[in-house]
Amino acid sequence: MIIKLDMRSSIPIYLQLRNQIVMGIAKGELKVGDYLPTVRQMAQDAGINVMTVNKAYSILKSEGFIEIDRRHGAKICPRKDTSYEFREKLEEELSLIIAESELKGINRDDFLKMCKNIFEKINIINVEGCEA
Amino acid sequence: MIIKLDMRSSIPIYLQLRNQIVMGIAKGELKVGDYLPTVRQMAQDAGINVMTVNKAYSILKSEGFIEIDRRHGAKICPRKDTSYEFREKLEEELSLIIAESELKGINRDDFLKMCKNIFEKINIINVEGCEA
DNA sequence: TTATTTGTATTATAATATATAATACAAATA
DNA sequence: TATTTGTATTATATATTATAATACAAATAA
Repeated sequence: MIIKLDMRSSIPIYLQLRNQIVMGIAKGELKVGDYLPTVRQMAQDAGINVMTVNKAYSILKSEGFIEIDRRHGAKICPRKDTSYEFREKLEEELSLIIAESELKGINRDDFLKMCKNIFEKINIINVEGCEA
Repeated sequence: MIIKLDMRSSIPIYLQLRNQIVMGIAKGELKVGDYLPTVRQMAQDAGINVMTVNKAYSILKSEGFIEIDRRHGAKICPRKDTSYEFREKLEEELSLIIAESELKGINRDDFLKMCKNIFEKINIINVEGCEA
């Protein structure tokens, strides 16, 4: 998997890395059960520090996207989250993005079409949750 | 307009303030042509520093949500943005949020329904763009 | 056993971001 | 002229981000 980092972005490197891995899982480029490169390998490939990679992996673990096993490393293992808290947080994020879009001249139908396009583009394979 | 700030949030205060003002405009609580409280007033009301408010207002200005006029203060004046850059940035943000939702078990139909609900909730009045 | 590889913890350092405070300034205006 | 506006400046403090060099426990392969 190819990781693209923008060193001049205002988004921290560890977050860019985290985001790209999440996208990779959703797209099916990273499959359930696959292993991420070791923190040292990823750090070398991406030209960043080991602890920056570790921070990204730790977040992914705490968010339930991967499981970390000593010796074998980080395994793709996305867990569903049906909690009210998750839906609430999502709704808040979505509300802001919708407000911004609306004010910039993207109406309801445009926005929904955009979402549908993204679903088509992303959702090549329906990702199964991890039960390990 | 009531501003709620969470001092323990990981989201910077100036960003929370910026976000709430954007939401306020989209909801119609802040109408085109209205004036925001002065930076000093807002700082006092919210219990934060003047320069923190100034940072939020400056960002809103650079993003085209308000216009700032000496003496009269900050006027609500949302400008449309039909540029490719805006749509591209929006699509990137949306892609991430959709990827996360998908992995957490929220499918296409759930997501679209959620969006529609938010549009209904927010869009009491269709906000006219500012041409001043 | 020994050596190696894994993620992680620790310590140090540096740069940048965030937030506050006090003061001052130019522009507009009453 | 005095006041109010956003803003610039300077200083200070804390938090975040990123790097670097080590070291460690756990697992595993030799």
